[in-house]
Parts: sequence; structure tokens; C-alpha cells
Amino acid sequence: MGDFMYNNKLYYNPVEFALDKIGGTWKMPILWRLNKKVMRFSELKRSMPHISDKMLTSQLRDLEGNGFIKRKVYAVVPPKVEYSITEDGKRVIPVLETLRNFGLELMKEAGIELKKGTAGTAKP
Amino acid sequence: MGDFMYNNKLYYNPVEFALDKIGGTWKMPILWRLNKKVMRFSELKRSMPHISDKMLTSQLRDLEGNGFIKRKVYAVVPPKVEYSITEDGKRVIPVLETLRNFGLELMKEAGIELKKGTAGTAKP
DNA sequence: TACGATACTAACTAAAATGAAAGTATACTG
DNA sequence: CAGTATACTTTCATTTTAGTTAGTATCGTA
Repeated sequence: MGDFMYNNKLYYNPVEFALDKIGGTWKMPILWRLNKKVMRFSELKRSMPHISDKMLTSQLRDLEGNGFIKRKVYAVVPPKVEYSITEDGKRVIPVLETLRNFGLELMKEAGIELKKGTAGTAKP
Repeated sequence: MGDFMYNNKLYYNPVEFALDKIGGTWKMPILWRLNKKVMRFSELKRSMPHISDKMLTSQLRDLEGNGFIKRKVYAVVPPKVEYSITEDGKRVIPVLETLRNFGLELMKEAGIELKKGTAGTAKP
């Protein structure tokens, strides 16, 4: 199977193409949350303690650009913007779940338990 | 769901953990090939025209370290080393296929066709 | 005696992804 | 009038990932 170009970028295979759209540290966490409910910028941010404003903005833009989420702006002050998942976005959920389940398996085998609040290296 | 540490590295979720093991440009292409047959270093390299020696070596080491592939050295000159997929490695194949199928869908929607040998931007 | 073949290592560079901090706009509140 | 809130944008710095180039060891062959 051959390489291909799209939007001036070279891909070696379909997996790479898929991960270009939904990979990276933040895209799946965002889609995961928006699949459960419509959320505002600040709400998303609070739910992901480590993300920076810049990252959240740019990832939301990317996801919107690929049609996975929708952005709705309310003309109020202070600003209010709501993000929701689209039908296209919902199609990545099964993929995400496959990856997540595989990750959970690997974690279990590695002896990692993630209960609410605590996680990490083994306990006595 | 909380963050967790493993091998001195911080992860935010199971997906990230999974992609740390099988993500990146080369790991899935390698597993994909080794799932079909046992291959030597140079054979793998020929089948992936863009990879460098260094990348191939380090990715093979990572995959071996995570138990997804096995390395068998023959004491001959010039050196001969064979790589094969393990049972653990076979478990990533369905995940890979899910990702691949999703990528193929996205490509189709984007109007990308990848026939043997040719690929890329639209044709007249 | 130099060369080719194989499976690497090492040193270095470049590119991409991520992060931290500060700034912008507007209206309301005390 | 200072402070707060929201959803950003901008700039600069750092980290991570990937790629380039050259070199190593050994033996058989020309």
C-alpha cells in the first residue's frame, strides 16, 4: 500500500491518517467528554486540569475543522460558547473505546489501578 | 478518572497509555508486517522505504521491550536477526484494524483512493 | 587489498508538539 | 474606579519525536 498526500501533508498509511485527526494528547479526551454532554470552554477546561488555554483552543479548532464537533457562540458578555459533538464525531467514539479498552488491559497487566482520586505506583 | 504514573512518566488516561505503547509513526506498520510473517531487519527496512536504520532499531527495541515482538539472533556472518510477533503482539492487531478501518473511511470521505503504486490528489 | 553484505550505534540536527505567561474585549459588581 | 468573569490570541520557551550522516564488526568474494 502506497503513501499519499492530503492537504500538503504526506501520510504512509490509513492509521497515520486517522491519528492525525484524532490523535495527540487532547483530542480524544475532548471528544469523550462532549459525547456525554454539551460543554462550555471553561467547563471543558475545568474538567481537564492540565490543559492550557492555548491547547484547548487549538484542539477545539482542529476538531471543528474536521467536523467532529460544533461550536455555538452566544452574543453575550462575558462571552459564552458551547461545544457539542456531531454525528461524524460520534463515529470516533467506538474507535476511542477500542483504544481505551486496550489501554485498560495493558494497565491491568502492568499492575496499574486507577480508582477515583488515587493512582500510581503499587501500594503496600 | 485520574492521572497515573508508570515508569516515571505521567499519563492522563488509558488511551494515552495505549498509544505510548503502539503509537508513533512506525510501531503499527511494523506489527502489521510481522503479523503476516517473520521478517529480518533488512527485509523490514526494504518494506518501509522511509524509515531510517536508527528508527527501525529503536522501534524494534521498544516493541520487544513491551513484549509485542521477539528477536532471534543467528550467530553468523554477516549477521542475521529475525523478528516475529508474539501472542501479546497479536492482541494489538484488532486495535490496529479498528484504527485502520476508521482511517480508510475518513480517506474515502476525503476523496483519497490508494491503489497499488499510485495515490494522492484527485485525478482528471 | 578493497568491497559488499548485515545489523547495528553514536552524534548531531531539525521539526513538531506542548506549555507558561501575559494581553484583549466588554459589561457587571462593590 | 478596581476587580471579576469568559473565551480567546500572542509570544516565547521547552520538550519530545523524528531524521541524517557516519561509523563498527566480520567474513567471503573479486
